[in-house]
Amino acid sequence: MHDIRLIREAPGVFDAALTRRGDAAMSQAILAIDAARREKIAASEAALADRNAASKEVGAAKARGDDAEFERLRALVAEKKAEIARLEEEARAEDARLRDLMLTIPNLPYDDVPDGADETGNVEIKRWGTPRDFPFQPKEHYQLAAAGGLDFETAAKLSGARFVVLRGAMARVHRALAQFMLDTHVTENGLAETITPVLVRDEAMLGTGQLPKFSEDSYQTTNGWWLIPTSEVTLTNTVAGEMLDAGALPLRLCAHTNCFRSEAGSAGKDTAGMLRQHQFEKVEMVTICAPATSDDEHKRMLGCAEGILERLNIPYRTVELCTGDMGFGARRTFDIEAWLPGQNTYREISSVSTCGDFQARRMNARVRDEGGKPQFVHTLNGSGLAVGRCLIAVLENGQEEDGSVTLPEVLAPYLRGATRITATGALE
RNA sequence: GGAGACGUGGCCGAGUGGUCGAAGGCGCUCCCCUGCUAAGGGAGUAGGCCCGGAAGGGUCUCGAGGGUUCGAAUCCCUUCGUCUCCGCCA
Repeated sequence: MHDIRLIREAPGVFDAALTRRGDAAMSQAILAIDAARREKIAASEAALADRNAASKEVGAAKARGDDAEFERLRALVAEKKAEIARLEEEARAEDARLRDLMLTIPNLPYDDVPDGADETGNVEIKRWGTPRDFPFQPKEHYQLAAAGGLDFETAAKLSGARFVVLRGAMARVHRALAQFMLDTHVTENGLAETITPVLVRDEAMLGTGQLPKFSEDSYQTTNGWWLIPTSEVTLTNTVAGEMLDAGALPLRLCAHTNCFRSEAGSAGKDTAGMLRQHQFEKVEMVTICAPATSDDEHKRMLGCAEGILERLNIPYRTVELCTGDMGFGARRTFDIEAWLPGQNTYREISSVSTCGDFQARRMNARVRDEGGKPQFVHTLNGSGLAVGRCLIAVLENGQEEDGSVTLPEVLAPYLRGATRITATGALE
């Protein structure tokens, strides 16, 4: 959510930033409601002030036994009542209108975010590792003999399309990856390990921006809970409504959870394999910090995510998303794309965003500055990493011509020393 | 699922119809005293919104919404949340 005062002060700047995202200018519509709202508030508060003053005199009149004056003022106050109720209702209605509109407006990109309409405008800022030179045609993950434990047919029987059952080595390596990521973040990157609910209330989804605009993207239980599409929702909302102690910041959290997404609108996209699922595991990082430190924290978080791929020895590139490709709540986003030789391309495996105070305003999460004044915190989130996609990357990059897979060394401790998956799907 | 209790400022916690945005304590800020690994004294200290250049003024907020009343943190209703006991249960 945006600070209405900034829009009032510089509507042109606001609109220009929205336009850079590919969104329509909004300031006129916003300011029209804002003007109406302020007018109604002024009117209703003036009426209230009148009533309050009269009410005070009523007591005084009664106290000194002036019955005539008492009755006159009483009548006056009673008379005002209906008018006040009407004015207050009008003010409330305008206020709600403004809020409802504001909740649907995306965050603004920072000035130096590259311009662009879609993903083709993203800017590669880093490339790490050298893709292997395969002496054979590399396959996609679901075509590998070693990946026989990826069972899409059974999953379809249980749940339908975009689900997978993992068996044997696939399940084991998947688990090892998640453990490796968590251990690295907790012991080397200093993030606080957290286990959160995956079912949340409306307010949580509203706080991070999934609601009210993107309800179609998530699932909801019959009693109203939402299944989180990412633990960004739970981790970030842990500070909702809080007045945080400046000394406690930055708060650097991570969690490994299942994530649930309807994938509405992505029909036909990435249908083969386990790249895009309705349910998947992700290790998420979230940082809550003072405004002044969010840029540094953003770089730090990006490094934490990149470090996972580096330790796994998976080539990747990092791109800065252009204005037109950024998510709803982000002011700047870096995507990390892992090299997938089977697809002969880089595919997103992590997205690391800083949201400025956008989510904090929605959540009302604050910290006191040096002057003792409350200010909204900054929030950041990033995948570190998507576990299923990481399994894909490990499989494709480690594949051998005979259908076996050579595993990253760092996983060995999590696999009782195993370093490869055989073509028959055994760990050894 | 059954029964009950509770929801007050950054935190704890008083407050059962007017003098309450709210005692007291903690924390924090400033000042004084003392001089030694501590303490004592004094002052200040909620947030949002509206008007205003500012100073300042107005208004709202004691979980939320509604009601009673001239007037509500205090009474009534609804609702959300938390906790306790019982039941069930991984």
